[in-house]
Amino acid sequence: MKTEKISELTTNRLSIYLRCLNELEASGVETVSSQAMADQFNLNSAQIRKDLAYFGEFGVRGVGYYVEELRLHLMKILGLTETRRVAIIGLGNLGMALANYQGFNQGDFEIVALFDDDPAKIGVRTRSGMEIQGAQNIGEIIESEGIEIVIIAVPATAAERVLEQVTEAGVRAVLNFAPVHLNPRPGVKVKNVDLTISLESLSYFLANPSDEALNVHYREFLRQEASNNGALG
Amino acid sequence: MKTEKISELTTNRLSIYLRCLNELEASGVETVSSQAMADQFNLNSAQIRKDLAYFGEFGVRGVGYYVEELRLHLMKILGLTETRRVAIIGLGNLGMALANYQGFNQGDFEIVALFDDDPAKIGVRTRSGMEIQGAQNIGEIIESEGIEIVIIAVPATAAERVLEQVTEAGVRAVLNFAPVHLNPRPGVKVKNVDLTISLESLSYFLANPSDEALNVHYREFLRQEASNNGALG
DNA sequence: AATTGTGAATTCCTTCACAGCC
DNA sequence: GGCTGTGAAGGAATTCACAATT
Repeated sequence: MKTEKISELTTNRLSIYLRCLNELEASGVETVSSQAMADQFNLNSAQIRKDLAYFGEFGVRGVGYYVEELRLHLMKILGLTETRRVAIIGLGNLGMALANYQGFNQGDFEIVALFDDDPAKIGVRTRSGMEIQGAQNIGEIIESEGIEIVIIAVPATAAERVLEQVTEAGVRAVLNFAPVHLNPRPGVKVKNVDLTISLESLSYFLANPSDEALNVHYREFLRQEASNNGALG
Repeated sequence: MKTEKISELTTNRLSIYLRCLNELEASGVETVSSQAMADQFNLNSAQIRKDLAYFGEFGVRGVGYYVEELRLHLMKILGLTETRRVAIIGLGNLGMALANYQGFNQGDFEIVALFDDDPAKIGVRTRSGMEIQGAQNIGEIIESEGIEIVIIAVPATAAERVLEQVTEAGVRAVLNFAPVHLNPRPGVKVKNVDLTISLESLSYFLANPSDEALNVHYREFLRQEASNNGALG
């Protein structure tokens, strides 16, 4: 167990390990070695061991890791022991889709509020019956609903203002879909999902077939996950 | 101009530079130095210069870069001189949203076909009037429509099979929203958008406030973009 | 015998700093 | 004088390889 600063590349991989362990547990596997996991899921065994070792000594030499136990450790480390309450701001196509997205609404994240400043949208309900509220109440509802994560799905020009507003209300974690860089205050984490960059990256690949950027494994994947925070947009 | 292999971190940054240049051009700026761009958009000037230098000598010493000219160079490098034709497979909430998403339908990427294997969805039209087609025709329509990029928005369990199918039809670039790792054949590029990892990363941050993972700049952001390819899921 | 946890080696990426050019 | 392009330095992440442990 170290005290070093832990890279976001490492914590992103924890999510992947958790997903692997969920699969293994569903298959009835009780223990797994880092090598077996690496083989099955295209990972590097030393990296798995090193990543886990930042947080404790979870393995047993000669045996491997107990699947159920490690799974619970990872849930704990990732803060997934209680459901996180989420709000979506901006109910255009993307925001609406996210509001209905099953991946969110079953499990560790629960969408509990929807906001938009378009009067035509206020009062509209999603398929699941949740009502879109006006933007003027964001602050108080975030506090009263105990919202910890905000998803920004507004146009690029409005994103910075929305970040300001939710930061003011005490939100410290933001998932930003607007294709723009946001400068969060210290202590606030913004994670970006930038579809433009993803698509242009594919376009680059098509335009430059000689760059055999194929079969990239976790490295490349997680780098992008990690950089979806950072900076500009 | 080098012949080195170019990292995906570099090409992802090209997208960001392009976005900056679009803004600068819209503001009427005609030339810009790497330092000025770095200051304005939270970048590192040496990195901008180095990234650009992989592709040519676009700058003028003592002056900087001509905004319009560099913009065109980047469009060319990123393969954005012609509209890329895109299909979406899987018209659940997410797929439907992407089908209606304005960011795609104006500009460099055009959605030209929608597929789903749910009989209840076949024949349904999006807001813009595009009709969802059955999955059995994917191969021939991909070829006849000249589709170069496929967006996978099916459940995790179906994603690998869909990848196989579109690869067979000649598609070499895939944007995968299913939370699962896909193993593309050599020469095929898969870019992942994994909302689970993004959200769990925010949850980790909330659970571990001491890790001041704040104010990460391009490094972190682009790593995640880069890693959205790689491996498992 | 098998597998972890980890220092050392390696590879990859970023930043510095300056020669070269406009 | 100002700025690019780039070699060299520095820093970070990954992988190797093995001592420690069950």
